[in-house]
Amino acid sequence: MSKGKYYITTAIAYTSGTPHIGNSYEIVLADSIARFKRKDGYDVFFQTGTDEHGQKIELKAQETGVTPKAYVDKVAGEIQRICDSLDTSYDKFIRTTDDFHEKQVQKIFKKLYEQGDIYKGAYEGLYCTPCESFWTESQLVDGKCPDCGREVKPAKEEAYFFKMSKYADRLIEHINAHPEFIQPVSRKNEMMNNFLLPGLQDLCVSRTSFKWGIPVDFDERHVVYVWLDALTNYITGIGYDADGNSTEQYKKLWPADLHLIGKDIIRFHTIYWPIFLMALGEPLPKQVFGHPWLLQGDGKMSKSKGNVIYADDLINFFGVDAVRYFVLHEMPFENDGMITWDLMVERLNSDLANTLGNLVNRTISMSNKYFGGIVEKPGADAPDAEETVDADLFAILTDTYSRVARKMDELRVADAITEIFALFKRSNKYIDETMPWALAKDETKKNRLAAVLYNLSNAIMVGASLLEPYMPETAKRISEQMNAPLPDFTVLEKCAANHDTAAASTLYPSGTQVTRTPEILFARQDLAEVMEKVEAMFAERAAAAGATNKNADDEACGGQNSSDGIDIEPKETITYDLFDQCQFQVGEILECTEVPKSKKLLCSKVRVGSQVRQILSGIKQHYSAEEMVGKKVMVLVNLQPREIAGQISEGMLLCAEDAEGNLSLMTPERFMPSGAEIC
RNA sequence: CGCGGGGUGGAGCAGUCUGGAAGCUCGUCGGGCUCAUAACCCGAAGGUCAUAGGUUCAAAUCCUGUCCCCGCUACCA
Repeated sequence: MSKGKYYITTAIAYTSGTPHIGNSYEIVLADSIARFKRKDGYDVFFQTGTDEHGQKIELKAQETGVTPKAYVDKVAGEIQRICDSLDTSYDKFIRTTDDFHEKQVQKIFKKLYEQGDIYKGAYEGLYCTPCESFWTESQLVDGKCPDCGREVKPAKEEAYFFKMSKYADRLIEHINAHPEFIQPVSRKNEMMNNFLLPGLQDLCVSRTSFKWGIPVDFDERHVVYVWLDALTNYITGIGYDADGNSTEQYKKLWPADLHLIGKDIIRFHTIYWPIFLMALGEPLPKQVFGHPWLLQGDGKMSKSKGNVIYADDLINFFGVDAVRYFVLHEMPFENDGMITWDLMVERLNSDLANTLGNLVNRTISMSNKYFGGIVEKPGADAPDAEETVDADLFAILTDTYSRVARKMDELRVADAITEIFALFKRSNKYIDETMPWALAKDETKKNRLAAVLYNLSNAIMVGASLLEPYMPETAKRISEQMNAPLPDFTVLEKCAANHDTAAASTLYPSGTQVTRTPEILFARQDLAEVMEKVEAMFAERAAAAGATNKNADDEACGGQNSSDGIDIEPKETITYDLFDQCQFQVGEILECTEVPKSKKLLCSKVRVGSQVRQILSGIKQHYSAEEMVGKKVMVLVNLQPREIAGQISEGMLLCAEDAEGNLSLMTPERFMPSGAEIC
């Protein structure tokens, strides 16, 4: 029996480049909600896709020497591949270059124009002629074009505008009447105070300065600009028709139950989109959730540093379910979450391997060991000595469903997962409390032992069933190893609603034979090993990026024109033997502190091979002590030790120096272990 | 005075709306156990809740000032 339809969408991804894990997070979040609702008895439709028009893409395509269409085909394919690799269960992947979408956007534009909501005006802004781009005051860098650094001047361009103010009052009313419309609620005030109450400006909805967009069919020089093109995907994707011939699917699904978007585009989804819908005479979506971001914690991401974390990398290292678990669990409801390799390994080991994997493994092993793999509920006459322990397990087992469901209703996915793991933790504790290995030594306790293992198997089944929306692959593997289908949510829901512990604690079919050869669900990983592999990967990537994209970072540091070489005073020619007397090795900075009372000196503890030595360097004005730590550097090791500023320095860190005295440490261009000889 | 969010034991977070003995996960240390993936269970150490003042019998929580960090500031997807 269906609980009704549930239409959920993600924002469509902009096809200007490959998304990193922070961008991919959203689809996983949406997928977990979609899967949960589906399993919970809703008729779910889940749409995602790509946004493929705009000047940026036109330029990117030009740079790569392909047509915009070829460019977006490639990137969209890549994005869809990533969605698939994350095991997401979307029902529709829409592209804004799809025929049906383009056609409807043209119709919508025309309809809004004809009814007077769109009018022709002029867009005024600051224009950079060489870049052919408009900029706003706030986008300028030192009053110059942020792209090329040249002067900009005020200019006008003919454009169509949408009359936002016309619907503002209605929208304010709607938002006030539906406090759940904007999630989290704290965002509501932001929208009200910043935009709605001060008065909305009209929105520019067409452009003539580039071509890669949906043409306005009654005014060929214009293309539909951005939001009217992008936002409407939510209705065109399910069969909206501006002429009133919308499909049955559309009539069933619209309005959407949830738009899941990043917090940066809340304004567009809670102001412009509802107003477009009002203008079209369509109902508004029920809820818009602006989720926080998943940020990379260890240092700034930069393509030229090659340290951007992609979904692909994480999946390669840890497997898809571990990645899903991590991003869902680590993401709080309102604040930004963080991802680092350390945290990832920690969660994998602690939650997935130790708590969950080990629980399943030890339970199955004991069933095999003590009962030849047959898990059977003992008869009613069996003595249940430790009833209180059982009752405690049964209680949590029975109502975990409702706890999870409640959190999901609030869209608190991370908390929902935590509830499930509370059940697994409780189960591990149950094993220690009941001590099956002790029961096994006493023939008279055989019934009790059977009961304990049966109860555990049951807890695992309930947990695995609840886990399925978040970690579908793992749930399936547990089901296979336990050799029984996972219970439906309808059953769990009924048990929880009636507090029927008896029913909830007998869901595992008695007499089932578990697998003889339990597979490890999640293998523990060693952080040091992972980091070594990661470093090697990044080093390789940085090298590759450096070859093609050398100046990206230098420019940011205000680096000078690199084509001017520097000449220095030549020294006398030396013999090879003399050179050979110098011993250079790769050193790793373990610690670094500032030398007190010194303007220039940093004191580093450097590991060279198995030794650690202290080296002082006059580089404080160029490197901070913290950023030194972890660097691999070039060390002259057989330099005579010397006392500097009261401290011993045993060697020298080598740097390059330019005409202005800027320094750069010499670091290996690829991964090299500490102690490697430089020759 | 543009708007908003944040600063809680070594790390990551909850708690703040609706004041009333500072909590969770990880890490560290000690103990227990041996079914299991050096795992599991128990216990302990560790925080002046950014800072200064105020309200109150009582403040992480309310009010005011200050210092840091981070978004947004309108057509950028």
